[in-house]
Amino acid sequence: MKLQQLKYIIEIEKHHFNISLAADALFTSQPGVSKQIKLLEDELGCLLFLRSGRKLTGLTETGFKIMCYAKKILADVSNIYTISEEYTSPEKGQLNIVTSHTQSQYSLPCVIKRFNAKYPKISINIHQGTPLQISNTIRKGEADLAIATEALHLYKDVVMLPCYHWHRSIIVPKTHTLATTKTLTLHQLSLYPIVTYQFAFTEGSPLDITFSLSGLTPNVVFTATDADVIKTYVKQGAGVGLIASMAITKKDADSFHIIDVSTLFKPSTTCICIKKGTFLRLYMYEFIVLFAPHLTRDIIEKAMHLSDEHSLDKLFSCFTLEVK
Amino acid sequence: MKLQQLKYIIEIEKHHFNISLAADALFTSQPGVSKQIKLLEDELGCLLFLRSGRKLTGLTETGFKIMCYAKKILADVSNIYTISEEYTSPEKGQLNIVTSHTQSQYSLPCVIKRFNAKYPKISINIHQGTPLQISNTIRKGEADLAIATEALHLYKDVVMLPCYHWHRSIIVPKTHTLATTKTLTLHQLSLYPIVTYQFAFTEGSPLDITFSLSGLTPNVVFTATDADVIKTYVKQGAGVGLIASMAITKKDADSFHIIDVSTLFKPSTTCICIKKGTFLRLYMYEFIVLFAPHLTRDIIEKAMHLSDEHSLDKLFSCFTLEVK
DNA sequence: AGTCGTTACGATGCCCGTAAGGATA
DNA sequence: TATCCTTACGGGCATCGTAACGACT
Repeated sequence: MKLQQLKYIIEIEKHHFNISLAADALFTSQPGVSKQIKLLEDELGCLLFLRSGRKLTGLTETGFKIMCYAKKILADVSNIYTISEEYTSPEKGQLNIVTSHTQSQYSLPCVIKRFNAKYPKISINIHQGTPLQISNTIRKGEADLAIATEALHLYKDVVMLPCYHWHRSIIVPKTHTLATTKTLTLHQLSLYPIVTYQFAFTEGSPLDITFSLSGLTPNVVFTATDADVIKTYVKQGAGVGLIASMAITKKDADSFHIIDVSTLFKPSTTCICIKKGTFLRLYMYEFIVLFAPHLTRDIIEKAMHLSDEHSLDKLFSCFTLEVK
Repeated sequence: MKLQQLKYIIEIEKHHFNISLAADALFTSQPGVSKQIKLLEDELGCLLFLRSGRKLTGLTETGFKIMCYAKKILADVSNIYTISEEYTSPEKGQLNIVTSHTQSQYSLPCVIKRFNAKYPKISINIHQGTPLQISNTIRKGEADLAIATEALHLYKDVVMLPCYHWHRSIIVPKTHTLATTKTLTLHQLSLYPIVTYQFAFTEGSPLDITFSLSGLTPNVVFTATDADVIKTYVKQGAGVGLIASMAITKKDADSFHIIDVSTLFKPSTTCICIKKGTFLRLYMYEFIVLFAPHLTRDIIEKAMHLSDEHSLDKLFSCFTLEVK
């Protein structure tokens, strides 16, 4: 067995079992890839791929299990390279973050500024994505850390480190009928068309639960991944905007009437998510502690070794998180 | 990086940084090994081994971290081979068990008989060892499972699956002054020389704690790993024997006076220990369930994914273990 | 006919083992 | 002087890429 063969089978799976595409992605010839997977199958004495005729169509049961370990192995190989980079050039490196628009626009900039001052040679890449994209990216090891609010609890191979709580606000144009209101009930809110984030009202989400517990149905007319887009539509009179309070700038106070609804909805918690078993470089720990001061290296390392939510909750029970 | 290079560095560490010995163990030439580790160090751009002159003397800090991942990688490689064997020849294979003398002599034989009837083609290897040897063997992945009573709680990379509780008995020659006694106090026991298992009274052990809580000091004159040896010495009048009740055969009732001391000492728990992340073959699950009927595949898989003792305790809280 | 995978073949390059050299105790 | 690691060199083998072939859509 060779590491290269494991790389090959992973790439083949990634390209939906098209060997030619996989070979291209691996910058090698297609017959070479074919031959190597054949050699691997011969050595192991079993087929890894299902075939119809000559084409590969999927993984066998054995192939699936082996693929899981192959991914683990390559992740660890990549960890070894990371360790050596940490040693050879501690100041250089990359920091790949995948997160939502709100984070990258409103909460990350000042952290990145401070981080950049300390580590000017680290190149920072920020990828934006939907919750689903975020979770996939982090699970594939394509980003070092994710900053997300929900939806990653499900996976055992990802740790969630709670960073801070945040509340929501309603924004309406200054000319809106609600423009004089200071407080709002859930019932009142349900009477207006709502413009908010994508996925904010997916089944089982905190907002969805709050509404259904009171027997009300929100009237969501438009969703975006982007608070700025929501603001634009609200300005045009598309509906009342329901966004994170931290996405409201000083300038927005001129354009909108803002109603704090932190009493209506439970606060959400923003978390840093890391794939378990990943070797983190010193500067990554530094970045995290800049983002959330209570997440010291010690705490992070402890959290990464825990398995269930219960132990995590216990670990973080002694912290009072900042509210934004 | 190649898998072979990782094998080489692991073997070098295993042989106390003697490249020549490592090369012998790997059935290859010494210069070949030298060259490969040099290539690896060049590729990673950092030294893995400390050197004094030309000799290797130890691991660098980086080397140590990399070694950890190298071991993980090779363990997963070996898991892949195991998976393919499971597919190609489900009934063939090996079952390597490392355990204490008491288990292998008194509790395993009947399980192995039943197992062998079901899987005649699996060759079973039983290694005996001291608690320390047992834990090392399982952590190095040199055995599939360990059956042990204590001392493996410490390691995060090993799961402990509780199997049954067991009690202790005192044995004395029929001519002994205690030969007419049916019950015994801790104080009485402390007045006699004791012959028992090695490590039974190491600091922090259940027996040690029981004695020190009552302010008494046991007088241990002789220890063995082996209940049979203990019996021999007790027969010769060396002292009173303190052994597991399950190590007492019908025949022993003729030679010894037996006093049950289950009221004096808390019962101990025998556990099956498995290295986390190991792929277990079907027959291994079968063996375990024969040994402890409550340890079904489902339960074992759950336990192997848990990290802390607390969650494990919770998982097993619904079972009432057999007492032997 | 076009896409995709297999087989065949020649060249490159890597790895291994032997042999010789140097350092250290 | 014995042990142990490094360097040097030649042979063998695995891998790679090109090219031609076969199967399926």
